[in-house]
Amino acid sequence: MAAIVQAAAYIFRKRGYAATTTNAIAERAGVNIASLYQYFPNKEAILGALLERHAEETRRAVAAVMAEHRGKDFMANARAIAKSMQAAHALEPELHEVFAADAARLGFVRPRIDDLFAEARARFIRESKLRDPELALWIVETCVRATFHQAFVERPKDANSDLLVDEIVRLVVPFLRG
Amino acid sequence: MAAIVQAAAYIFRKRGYAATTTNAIAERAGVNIASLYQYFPNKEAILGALLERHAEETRRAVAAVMAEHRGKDFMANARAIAKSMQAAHALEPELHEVFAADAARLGFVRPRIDDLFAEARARFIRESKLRDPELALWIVETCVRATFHQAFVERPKDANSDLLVDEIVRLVVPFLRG
Amino acid sequence: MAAIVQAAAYIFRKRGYAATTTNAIAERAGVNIASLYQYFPNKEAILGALLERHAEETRRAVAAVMAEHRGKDFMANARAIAKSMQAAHALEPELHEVFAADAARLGFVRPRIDDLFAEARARFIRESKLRDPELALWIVETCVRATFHQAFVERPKDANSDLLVDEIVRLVVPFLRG
Amino acid sequence: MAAIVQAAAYIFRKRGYAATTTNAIAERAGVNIASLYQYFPNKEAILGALLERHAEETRRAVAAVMAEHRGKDFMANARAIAKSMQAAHALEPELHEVFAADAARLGFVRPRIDDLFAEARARFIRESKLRDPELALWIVETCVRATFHQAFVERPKDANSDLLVDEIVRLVVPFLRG
DNA sequence: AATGAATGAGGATTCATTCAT
DNA sequence: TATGAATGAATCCTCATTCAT
Repeated sequence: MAAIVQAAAYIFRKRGYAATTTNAIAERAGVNIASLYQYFPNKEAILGALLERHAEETRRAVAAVMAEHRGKDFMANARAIAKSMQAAHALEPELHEVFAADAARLGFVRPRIDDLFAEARARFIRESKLRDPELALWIVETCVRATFHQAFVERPKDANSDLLVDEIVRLVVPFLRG
Repeated sequence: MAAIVQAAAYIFRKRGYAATTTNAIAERAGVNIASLYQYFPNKEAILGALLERHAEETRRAVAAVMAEHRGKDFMANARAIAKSMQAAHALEPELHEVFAADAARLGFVRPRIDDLFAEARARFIRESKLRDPELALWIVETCVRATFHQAFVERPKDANSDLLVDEIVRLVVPFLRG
Repeated sequence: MAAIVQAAAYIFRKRGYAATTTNAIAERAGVNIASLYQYFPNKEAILGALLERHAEETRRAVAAVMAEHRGKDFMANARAIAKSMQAAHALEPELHEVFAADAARLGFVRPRIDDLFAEARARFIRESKLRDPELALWIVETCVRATFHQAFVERPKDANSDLLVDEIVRLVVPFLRG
Repeated sequence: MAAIVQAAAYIFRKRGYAATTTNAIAERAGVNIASLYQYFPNKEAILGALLERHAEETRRAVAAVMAEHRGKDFMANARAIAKSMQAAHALEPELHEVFAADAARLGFVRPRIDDLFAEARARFIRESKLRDPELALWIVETCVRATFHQAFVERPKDANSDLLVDEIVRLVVPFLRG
């Protein structure tokens, strides 16, 4: 039931996974607790479903942005990728905290969004003249993710701006070029 | 009691704040549960003390590195700062996850390590020619923190390396120069 | 619905009355839980029907054996009765455990199979020279029932044998003769 | 805590194992439910402890009777054994029903009281001229146990009488002699 | 100061049973 | 008549916290 997952998202976000009671989820979803257990075998499964839903939304958002903004030259693509990351993190950013800590502990693996860019990564690693291209790429990915994530949490005003995208590109492109 | 805080650090790290029982902390610390409650009014206070301890350690580590590496020119200082961040995150990196999610929810504020650099920040904002120097600085701080933090979690081999410091400097300095 | 009673017999036997869920019965019977409740007002009633079915089967089995084996002299009849008891306990012996404990607690009375022999009992009590003929008879009935019941549970090999019947007769007849 | 086991004995007897709630046990024992769980890891363990206690009591009762009544000749010993079985079943006879059904399902094994008589059994099987001495012995044991057990449940008046002991001996001894 | 034993409040989960269709 | 989806009341068990000594 989507209502249950929706309710769970809200309460996980507010109280954290462990402090969230299944009764609270059911109540907010407007269903009986026993009904909740008809759809989900346990609390963990609700988190799983939420994770899945979020991953799907994220994939969709990223794909949409890429489709619209993908360009011919390198710089155009860099901006497109940055924009897509921005879009990805715009979705329920507080949920990431739940995901990061508790989901990891429960053994859920973060679905790799950037698999979309697997080919580009491989080519970069092959062709780059940097000392350790793989490390450089990891740094870039980490920084982009963290920047957008934190921006949505700490600076909602800037988070959706084009300026932020520009700055990220300005940070990252020269670094990758070497 | 330092033993209690030490035990708490271990279990918080492994199980997360909410899933950690005060009895488990007491047992690992080798003290009676009632004794624990003589030193700490409740579970939250233990997290508070741990936070405090960690902040203190971090401050010390940063100060030590800065004292040793502070240089004359800008680049020397940039490296020193990066190295100090590396040192800061070397300390119990998994604890950051606890801190980030649960401590925030409980209203603990992240102690500003970078207050050490307040003056440098102010000067930069005053003198920089960038479009939005404050945003640029925020991006840099976010990226540096995230990079070292994630490195200690995901790439322990690289995390302590000079190469990582070099790369971070190479990422950030041109960006701030504009 | 016979299917429901059949399913109940299976699960009661395996899990015990209290640990059996009505949903499990319905599922095994291949009917919807709501349908089950159209035929039986509650779980207890299912046990009642099962009890009834079992009693009926037992009566039939006993009557059949008696019809076939009833003899002229006392010893022949004694063997016939023993054989009929053997036949009675051959039917789903594990169910007796359910019946013994839970059915009794729920107020179901064990249907008196031996009512078939009421007349014989009465005559014995009247004519016997024993000190307490009624007690002797009770002992005999208890022993015969227990022996066959336990035999089917603990010694399936012997349970259906003629040797067991012979031995029971050898145990009981001299005792009743005094 | 003996009080908990005592309370459990009472309620198991009255309601059966599955229908007994740990809260009810705790309440009757006059302790908090959490205290109960400090002494027993779960409901099953309470049954285990009760089983253990009962076995111990039974062993003591049997040993006492045997010590007092053991005689020189065969008949004297037969009576002593019968009396000891009577004593054994005098202890909380209703508990046997709980033990028989639920304890078995939970995997508890009935402690063999008659191990006390292992030597006598072995000798009998060796020396007896019967067709199947082991079966005969099993029948006798089954009958004696069942008779005393049922007597305490159905005929409390007779259960403790010497007459019952006499009758059992009269039933069993000729049978074993052949 | 230290401890073993409490305890109240809750939390995940299950189940017999009912309702709307 | 049959069914899928509800639901209220329990049930086992846990935990932060306190008391008596």
